[in-house]
Amino acid sequence: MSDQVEAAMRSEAPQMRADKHVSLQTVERLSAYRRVLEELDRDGVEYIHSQQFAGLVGVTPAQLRRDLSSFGTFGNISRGYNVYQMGRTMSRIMGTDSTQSVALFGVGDLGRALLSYRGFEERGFHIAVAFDVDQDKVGRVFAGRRCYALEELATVLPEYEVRMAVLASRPEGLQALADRVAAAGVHAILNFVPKRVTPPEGCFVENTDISAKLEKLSFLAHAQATV
Amino acid sequence: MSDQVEAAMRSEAPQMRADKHVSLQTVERLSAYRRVLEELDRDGVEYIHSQQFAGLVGVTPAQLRRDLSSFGTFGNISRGYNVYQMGRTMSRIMGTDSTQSVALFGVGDLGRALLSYRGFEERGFHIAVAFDVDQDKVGRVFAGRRCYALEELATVLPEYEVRMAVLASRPEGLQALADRVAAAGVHAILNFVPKRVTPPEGCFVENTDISAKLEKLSFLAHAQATV
DNA sequence: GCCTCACTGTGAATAGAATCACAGTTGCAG
DNA sequence: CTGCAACTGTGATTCTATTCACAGTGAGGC
Repeated sequence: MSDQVEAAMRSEAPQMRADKHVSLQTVERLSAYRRVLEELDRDGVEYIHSQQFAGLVGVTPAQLRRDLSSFGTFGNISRGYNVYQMGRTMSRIMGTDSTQSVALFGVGDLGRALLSYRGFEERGFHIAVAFDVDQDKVGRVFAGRRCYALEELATVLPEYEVRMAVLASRPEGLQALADRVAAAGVHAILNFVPKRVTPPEGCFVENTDISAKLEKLSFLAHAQATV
Repeated sequence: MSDQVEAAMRSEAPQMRADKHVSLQTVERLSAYRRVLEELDRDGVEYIHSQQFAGLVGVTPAQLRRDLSSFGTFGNISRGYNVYQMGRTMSRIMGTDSTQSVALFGVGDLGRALLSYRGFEERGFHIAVAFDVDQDKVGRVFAGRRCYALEELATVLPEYEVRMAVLASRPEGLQALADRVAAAGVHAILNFVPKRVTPPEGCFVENTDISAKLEKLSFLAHAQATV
C-alpha cells in the first residue's frame, strides 16, 4: 500500500490553499472528519465518496464538500477522496501532524484525570508539564509529569516548548492566570473552569463547561416532557 | 433580604411561557446566564440591567434580551432584572431546581474524575450510580458510588430514579450502549467518548470531545501564525 | 399629577450557515 | 475513440441567528 500512497501523494497532491476565512463551525467539524478518515484507513479503505463519508461523520454530503472546499480541492472525481492522503492533509491543516506540548494548570481531580487521559496522545497532544498553586503538589510527579509552582512559569514553559495550555484550576483568579499564561508565550488556552475568560491579546480561548452540557440536556429532556 | 425576595416573587412573578421553539444556541447560553446570576446574588446584587448583565456574561445586550424573551418577560423596566427571581426561573426552565440523578457508564480515568468532580453537585446533578463492563470494577465503590455490571442496567436504573446518563466508556460498542441506556428509560445522554452516537429514539445526545477542542485551538493558533 | 428619562421587548434588517442544484469533469465500458 | 454515468466544487437560494433601532412603558423627580 505504501507505494500506492506515495504515488497518490505525488499525483494527487491536493491544492491546499490558505483561504481568506474559514468558519469556526467548519473547524469544529474538521476533527470529526479526521477521526473517521483514520478509522477508514485502519480498515484499509483507499477511496471514499462524499455521500458515504458524510454518512459516517453525520453531516450532509453538501456540507462536507463545502467544508473541504474552504481548504482547496481534494476530490478525485468519480473515485472520490483518497483516505490516507486526506487524513494527512487534515492533520497538517490542524497542525497536529507532529506532537505538540501542552501545559496543565491545576492538578485537582479533573487535572489528574486529564493527565492520565490517553486520548490526547492519540491526537498529537502531549501534556508535558503541570502547574499548581498548592505547595503540597509542587515538586511532586503526577502520571509522569512534574508539577511546578506558578512562579516558575516563565522559565519552565520555554524549556518544554509549550505553546498551548489547559486550565483546570479553581475559579478564583482565573482571568489573571490566563493573562499570565498568555504573557508567557501561550497562544491557545482550553478552559475547563466554569467561568468566562476574556481572551488575552493574541491568544485564543476555548471554553468547555461540562455542567453546562448537562444543563442543556436537562432542559431538552424537560421541554420534551412538557410538550 | 428574604422578605424583599418574597415580595419580589409575589409581585413580579415573570410571565413564563412555554414558547413554540427555542434555539439550541439560546439554551447553551442559559447556563452561563444562571451562573452569573448566582454570583450576583452571592454579591448581594438585587437588580441588574441588560447592559451590565450582558457584559458579565460576554454577550451583547440585544442578544441577552432576545434570549430571555423566548421564555417570557422578565424585566422590570427602569429597574432591570430581579437577580434572585430570574436565577430561580432559569433553574426552573432548565429543570435543575431540584437535584437530578445521573448514571455514569465507564469507570476509567475519565469516569473516576467525573465521579469526584464537585461541579456537578453545585449545579443540581448527582452521579448516583456507575456501570462498567470490567468485572474487576463491578461491585466496588468509587468515590461513594457503587459500580454495577451492565447487565443489571434495567433493574438498577429505576431504583436510583436515573433519567440522564454520562458515557465515558471505551469506543467499542458505544452505539449499542447508548441504545441500551435509552431503552432503559434514559432521555438524555452526555457522551465524552470521541465517537459519534446516533441519538436513539426519544433520547437527546450531546457530544463532548475534548481532544477536538484542542485540535480546534491548534488550527486557530497555526492559522494565525501563517497569516 | 405630570413630565422626563432610560430601559425593555420586539418588528425589521443584516449577517451568516446550511442546503440545493447543476455545470464541468473524469474514469470506464464498449 | 466516443459516449455514458456519476461525482465534485460552487453559484444561487433558503433558512437561521444576530444585531439594529425604536415604540411603549414605568419609576422617580418636581
